[in-house]
Amino acid sequence: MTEVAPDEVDVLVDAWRRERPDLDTAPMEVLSRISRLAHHLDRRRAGAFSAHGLEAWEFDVLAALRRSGPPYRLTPGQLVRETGVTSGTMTNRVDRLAARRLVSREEHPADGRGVLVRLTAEGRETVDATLADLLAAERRMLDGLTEPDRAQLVRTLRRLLSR
Amino acid sequence: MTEVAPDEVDVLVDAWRRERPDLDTAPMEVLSRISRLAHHLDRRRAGAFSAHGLEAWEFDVLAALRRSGPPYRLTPGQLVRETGVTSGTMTNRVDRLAARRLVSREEHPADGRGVLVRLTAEGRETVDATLADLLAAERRMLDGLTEPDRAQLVRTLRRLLSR
DNA sequence: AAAGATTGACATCTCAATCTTG
DNA sequence: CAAGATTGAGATGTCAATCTTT
Repeated sequence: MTEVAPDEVDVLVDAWRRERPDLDTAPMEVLSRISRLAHHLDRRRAGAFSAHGLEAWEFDVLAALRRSGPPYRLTPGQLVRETGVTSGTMTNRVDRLAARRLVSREEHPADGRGVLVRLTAEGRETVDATLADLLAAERRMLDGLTEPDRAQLVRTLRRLLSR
Repeated sequence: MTEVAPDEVDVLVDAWRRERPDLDTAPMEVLSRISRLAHHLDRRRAGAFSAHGLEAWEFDVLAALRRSGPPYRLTPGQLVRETGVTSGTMTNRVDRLAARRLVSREEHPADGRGVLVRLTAEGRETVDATLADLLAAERRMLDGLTEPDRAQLVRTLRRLLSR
């Protein structure tokens, strides 16, 4: 028999099976683990970011601008769609990032209602250095997986996400 | 060739590969999907809860009490450890749940510093009905997976979570 | 002094209302 | 009037300080 180390969700599921033996807890086995892994990831991410003086929300905005490519400019609306927060939140985030000189606001050349948010040189340097550390931290979270298992995991997660 | 539907993370990873071809984005393929699935799950959960007039944070507390078994009583400290929030947050949550008569506060019989939080009959009925709906909603999120794939996914997630 | 719970200050999010321009 | 951005109100979280009891 292969020994499998129980995790926190095994404890959770056992408790529910004891108290509610009528319910099928199979979905919990998958989705509680997804949820808890996401929280663990948030903490690891926060650790990687704090080494560069960034909060997670700051990284999210800077990263969206960085991966959009030169000239590293997006409207607040595009940033809202990239990051999944509301427009009020994004106005606030851009205010604070601009105060730190990591982004700047520019008038939209073609639309008087609009604004363009641009990554500054300092913002770009910060996000580039942070991303390298973030990926290194994430790699450490995954180093218990074999490559075939990792690839299979990606396929399964993609199927869940694309519905 | 099997066609695989691309998801939102494929778009994200492609952007990074274009802008930072020097970086190995493999960790992102797993962990960005975990993170986004967790957010999708949060929205589904909120939907299942709202049908019963509950917020997610309310369910988290009631569920911890319910699965602890009769007499459905835990200290605020135990609830903090079960739910992963801070003690200040838990004081607040218990206040609001008690105002809704879903839990009640009792003096701890053996420790004058302590308090016991008890699930009321109404709280128990609410959490029992909500849990059934939650599991049904979660089952729908997973119904694209074959049983062997689901079982393999659980094994892989458990390995990631137990380190 | 340590442990358990509470309180208050502060940060950040969402939602709805508002302002400006197309 | 629709779209884009901003503002303000309210909800909920964290953190650090405090109070009570062990």
